[in-house]
Amino acid sequence: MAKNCNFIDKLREVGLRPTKQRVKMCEVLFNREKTFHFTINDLVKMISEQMNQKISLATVYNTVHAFEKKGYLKEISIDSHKSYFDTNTSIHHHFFDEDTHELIDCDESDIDPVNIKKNITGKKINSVEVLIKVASDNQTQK
Amino acid sequence: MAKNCNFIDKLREVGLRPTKQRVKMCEVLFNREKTFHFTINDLVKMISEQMNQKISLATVYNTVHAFEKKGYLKEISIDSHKSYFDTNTSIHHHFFDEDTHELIDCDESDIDPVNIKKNITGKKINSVEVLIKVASDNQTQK
DNA sequence: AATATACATTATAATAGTTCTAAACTATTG
DNA sequence: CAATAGTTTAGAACTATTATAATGTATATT
Ligand SMILES: [Mn+2]
Ligand SMILES: [Mn+2]
Ligand SMILES: [Zn+2]
Ligand SMILES: [Zn+2]
Repeated sequence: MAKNCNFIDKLREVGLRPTKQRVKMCEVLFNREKTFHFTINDLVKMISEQMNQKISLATVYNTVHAFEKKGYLKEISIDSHKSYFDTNTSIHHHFFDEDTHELIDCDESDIDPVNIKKNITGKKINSVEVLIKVASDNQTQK
Repeated sequence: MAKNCNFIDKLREVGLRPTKQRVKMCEVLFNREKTFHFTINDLVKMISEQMNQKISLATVYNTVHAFEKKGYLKEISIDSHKSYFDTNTSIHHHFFDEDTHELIDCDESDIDPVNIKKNITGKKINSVEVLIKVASDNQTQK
């Protein structure tokens, strides 16, 4: 449980009060080997299970958005019918599995830098991200 | 008004009845020089203005989805808070202006082919699309 | 440690975007 | 000119998200 102290400090650093809901949320989100993608519903389920009690949906929304504003989380728009968040807040590319609706991060080394030859006058480029949609290869070839 | 006949034929070809709502929708969507991006609300407004009468929201939704299924329209996921559609149904890249929330198509020649070095086993790549987020360049440099 | 304050959580209500429903309407077929 | 199948419509229902306001908790002040 030494990890919790880290989260309390981390929360304090960015001016968020370390309530038990937020610390638990940090555990669920950040106390893991690899970054991951989730929906609000996923998250509510995970937190409720780990706390053995309900957490208010509004709190999850508010806190996710607070984390987003502080740069702890990033919103990913892949499917207009669903909102995905990402604990990997860097600019990065994704595979999207159209069968399972699963998002998979693309390593820097998996894709060559994208070369953009045009620019919009008066505008600067903030990010360049690639989305690769994949689906199962059931070609039933004769 | 010779164009309308084209739309009637076009609709028949794909098995949609050429009702006056659908023909009007075709005019608004396809009777123009360049392809464009729109939201359902944009479209309802445009159609209502051009018909000088209300069109049911349900009809616009239903017909947009019918067109989408038939491959006349493509849904674009840029902003999970809003659904954009595109009359350019090809696989293509976009600039997204974060100031105005405007989508701009990227010409094939504006960007070098994206080279993907990894693949997901058992999955084939269906599309590779790049999203370039831009914003005004007010660097107020001294 | 007790109190005051600011901030957070909660249940619930409100909103907005989208889809469903069933009745009225229209295009097509015979 | 029916009969039929498909379409439009208004409005209800549904879902995701945000707002509200009362209650609770963390922190600062004494
Ligand atoms: Mn958001
Ligand atoms: Mn859709
Ligand atoms: Zn990611
Ligand atoms: Zn486009």
